[in-house]
Amino acid sequence: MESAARRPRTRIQQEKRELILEAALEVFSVNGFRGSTVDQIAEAAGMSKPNLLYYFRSKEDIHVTLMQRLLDTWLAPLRELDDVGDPMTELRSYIRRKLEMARDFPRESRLFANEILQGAPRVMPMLEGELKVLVDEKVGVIKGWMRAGKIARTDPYHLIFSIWATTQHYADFDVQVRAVLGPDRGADGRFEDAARFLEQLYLNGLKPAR
Amino acid sequence: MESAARRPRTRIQQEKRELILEAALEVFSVNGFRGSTVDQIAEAAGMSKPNLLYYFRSKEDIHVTLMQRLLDTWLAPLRELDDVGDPMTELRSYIRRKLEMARDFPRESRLFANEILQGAPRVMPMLEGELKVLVDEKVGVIKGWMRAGKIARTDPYHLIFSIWATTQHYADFDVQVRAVLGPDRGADGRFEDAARFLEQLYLNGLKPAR
DNA sequence: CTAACGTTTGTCCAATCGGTCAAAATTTGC
DNA sequence: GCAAATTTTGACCGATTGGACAAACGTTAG
Repeated sequence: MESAARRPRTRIQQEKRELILEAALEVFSVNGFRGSTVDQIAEAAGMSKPNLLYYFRSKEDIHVTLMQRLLDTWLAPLRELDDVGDPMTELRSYIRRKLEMARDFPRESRLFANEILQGAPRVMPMLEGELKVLVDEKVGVIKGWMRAGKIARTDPYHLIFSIWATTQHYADFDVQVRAVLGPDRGADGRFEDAARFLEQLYLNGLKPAR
Repeated sequence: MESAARRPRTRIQQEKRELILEAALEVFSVNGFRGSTVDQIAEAAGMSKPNLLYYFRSKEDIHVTLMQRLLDTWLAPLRELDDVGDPMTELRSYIRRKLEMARDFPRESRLFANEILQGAPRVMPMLEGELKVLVDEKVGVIKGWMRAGKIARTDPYHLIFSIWATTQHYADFDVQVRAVLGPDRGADGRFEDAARFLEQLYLNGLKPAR
């Protein structure tokens, strides 16, 4: 049992670790790291605390594992931003994908937001490394589009930031959005309206001058 | 001493309560409510824990007081959005003011973000009440501008959400923004670039269709 | 000066925290 | 079916948590 944490051998270990990560996502995404307790996660996973700590060495171990998995899926939409496609179509697809992620994986978005809000103590290296490299690359693509006159000239970094902000807002600030809009319009309607608005804003906002 | 918390009488109580709120803002905005300890706040305020609890009945009492004050100043820019001014000028001013608040009061922004992320357990009534009323009113103003053909027709609620998201992003996700942009450009430069980008995005994006 | 009031502190408390450990229960390989 | 390996649990640990409290200390009005 010396390596239960590093490479799950049995079927049970595989399943239970997944169960724990799912429960931890639920708890961490609401309360943050310091605000969450191992007992809460264990209860959400339907097991005792010592049993949970048999599968993960520590609370931090769970969080680190969760964050590593998260970043990959989280950056996938940006990775797909393609040089060869039509710029406006590419950007619209990117915005739509990011908005769908905010709708379908709000807990992941909130977990990430919590981590960043607290100064990114556990993912700073990934931000300065992997993330920066990816953004720099895509900024190059966008600059190419601007030079070719396909979209308006503007700051590509802040363009990406604004897309992140506007889309993730619907996951991170969901309760505020719901409070302001009222209960009339359901979740589907909210995201439809958001998609329509953002599409209009960015397509008009980035239309090349001339 | 029965009413130390409700209405400060002495000069010392006035000052010490301010000192504590300032320290609590520092601590809460980084660690969230559950992640912060009374000891941390007391130390940041330069006093002992029992002394702090002489001025505020409980940890929650501090947080509630902080949130009440926060919402007023936080909504001030939206309150200033004026019906009679030129629409584009008004919107540009609003965006600029919100961005300045993200720059000058990042701790307040993060405190608010933390609260919303955790489901707004302590400010939900204010969101559904005060905030919703204000937004509904300003949505009316914006709709008027659209009917008059002054700005493009679009969803006013999501327009406001997007302005909130894009501006507060620079406070809440500051470490991520810094990590991606690198140390080359200082804080002033970042906000200058952001202001320029957002102005372009919204002025073009909301230009009335002709 | 001094009595009354406001302020500060040291000490203490029950509850909860993350985590350990040995023993019990269960599953698995043969 | 049985022994070995894996999984689960109850009891427990020291550290930290939010908060209580009385005693000590300062301040101020008469």
